[in-house]
Amino acid sequence: MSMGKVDRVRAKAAKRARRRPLSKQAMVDVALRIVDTEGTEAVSMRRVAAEFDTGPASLYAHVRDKDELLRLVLDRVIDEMEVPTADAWQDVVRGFAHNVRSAYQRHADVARLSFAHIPTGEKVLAGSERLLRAMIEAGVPDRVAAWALDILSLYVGADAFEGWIMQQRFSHDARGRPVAEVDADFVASVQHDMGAMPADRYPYLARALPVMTSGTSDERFSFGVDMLIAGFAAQIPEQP
Amino acid sequence: MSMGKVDRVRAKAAKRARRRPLSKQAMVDVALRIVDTEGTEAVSMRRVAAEFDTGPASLYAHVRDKDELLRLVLDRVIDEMEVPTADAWQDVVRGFAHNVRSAYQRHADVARLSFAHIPTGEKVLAGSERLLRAMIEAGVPDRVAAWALDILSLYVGADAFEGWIMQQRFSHDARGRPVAEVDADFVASVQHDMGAMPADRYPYLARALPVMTSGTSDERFSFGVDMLIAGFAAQIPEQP
DNA sequence: TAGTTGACACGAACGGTGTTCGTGCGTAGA
DNA sequence: TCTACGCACGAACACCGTTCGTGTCAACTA
Repeated sequence: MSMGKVDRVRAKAAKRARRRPLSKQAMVDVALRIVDTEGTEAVSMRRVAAEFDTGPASLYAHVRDKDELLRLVLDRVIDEMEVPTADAWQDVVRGFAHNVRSAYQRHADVARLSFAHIPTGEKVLAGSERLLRAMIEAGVPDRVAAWALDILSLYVGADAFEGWIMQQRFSHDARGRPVAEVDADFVASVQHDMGAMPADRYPYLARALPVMTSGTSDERFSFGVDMLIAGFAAQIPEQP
Repeated sequence: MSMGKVDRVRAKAAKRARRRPLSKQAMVDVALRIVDTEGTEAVSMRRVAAEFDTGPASLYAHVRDKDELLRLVLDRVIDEMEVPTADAWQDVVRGFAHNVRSAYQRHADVARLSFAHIPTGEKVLAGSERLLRAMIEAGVPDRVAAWALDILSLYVGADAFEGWIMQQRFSHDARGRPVAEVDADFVASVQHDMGAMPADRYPYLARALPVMTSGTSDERFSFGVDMLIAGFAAQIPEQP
C-alpha cells in the first residue's frame, strides 16, 4: 500500500497544481471567510494554511505577521463602504458613520481590529475627503473637522464591536424565545450583577436601566451620531 | 542527591506554608500587576499560577475562566474612579468621563476589556447615579440621559484603548528623540501608507492630516466629550 | 475519638497557538 | 548549462487554556 518515492513526488506535484496558489489576495479571501463565519478569534495561521493544503510556515513568505494578515482583512472590509453623496453636511456625516458601520456589521467582529489603525483604502479616503469638504465648506473650523473625523471613526468602530458582542450574547441566550422576554431577562441579569442595585440608593439608575436598552441598536447609534453632529454644528462661528 | 519520599513531602509542605494562599483577591492582585507592567495580553493562567508556585489547574477552583479573571481585573480598575462632585451637569459629565479615563490610563490597555461589559462596582454605580441625576434634574429627558451614559462609557473606553496603542507605538519609535520630529515622522508614515495621498485628489484630507494629530490626546478627548455635551444640551426641551 | 465528607490543590495531558529554522524545489536570468 | 533567488514547507520550539483524576487536609458528624 505504501507509495514509492516517485509516486509521492508525483502526488505532491498534482496536489500543488490542483489548488490555487498562495498570495496575499487569496490569503485575505480565506481569512475573511473565516471571520465571517466564526469571527476574528477563529482565524489562525494554521487554519488559513490548511485551506491551501499546506503548513503555516508557507504564509510567512507573503505576510510578516498574523497582525499584518488581519490588518489586510480590515482594509478589505473597510473598502466596502459606500461614499456618502448627500448635500447637507449633516447628512454627509450621518452617511459616513452609517456606511462604515454597515461595512463592519457585515463581517462579524472585524471592528475589533479598527482601533488605532488608520485605513488607507480608496473608498475610505474618498469618504473622508467628502466628509471634510462638506464640514469645512459649511464653516466648521479645520481643527474641528479633522478631529470630528477622528472621533467618528472611533465611535463607529466601538459601536460596531460592542454591537457584535451583544448580538452574540443575545443569540446565545435566545433560542426562539420572544424578544421582550429575552430583553427582560437581560435587564434582570444586569440588576442581579449590580447586587440587586438598591433602588433607594440608586433611584435614577434604577429608573434608567430599562430605558438604556430601549430602542434598537440602530436608533441608539444614530442618536450618538446626532449628538456629535449637534456638537460640531455649535462650533461653526457666526457669520459677520 | 535524590530526596526520599518523606523529604519531598516535607519540602512541599514548607513551600506551601511559605507562599500566600490562593484566592480570587490575590489572583486579581497578581493579574493586575502583570497588566500594569506588560499589558493584558501578557496575562496567562500559567503566568499567574507561577506567582503562587503552582500549576494553572489550581486557579480553576476560584475562577471559571480566564475571561472571568480579566473581568475581575477590570472591575477592580474601574472601581478606582473618583465620583464626580461638581454642581453644573456639564461638569459632572466631564468629571465622569475624565475620571473613568484616568482609571483606565493607570493600567495599560485594560480598557480593551471594557467593551460590552457592564461594570457593577460601588464607585461606578455612584458615579453613574450622580451623572443621571445631574442630567435629569437639568431637564434632559430620561431616554437621553440613559443613552448618554451608554455612549460616554463606550467613548471613554475606546479612547483609552486607542490612546494606549498609540502611546506604545510612539514610545517604541521615539528613543529620546525630539517630540516634533517623531510627530513629523508619524504624519509622513501615514502619508506614505496612503499611497503618497495625492494632494490634488484629496486636498482637504491633505490639509487635515497634520491638524488631526495637533494638540495633546487629552485635548482631543475633552473636545469629544464637549461635542457630546453640546448634543445632550440641545435635547433639553424649552421651559414654557 | 474515629470516620466521613467536601473544598481546595495540582501533575499530567490534550489539543491547540504564532513563529523560526533549515532545507529543498523550480524557474528566471547570466 | 549553470547559478541565484524567491517561494514552499516539514519539523520543531515555546507557549497557550482547559480538563481529568487523584491527592491532601480541615471541619463536621456519630
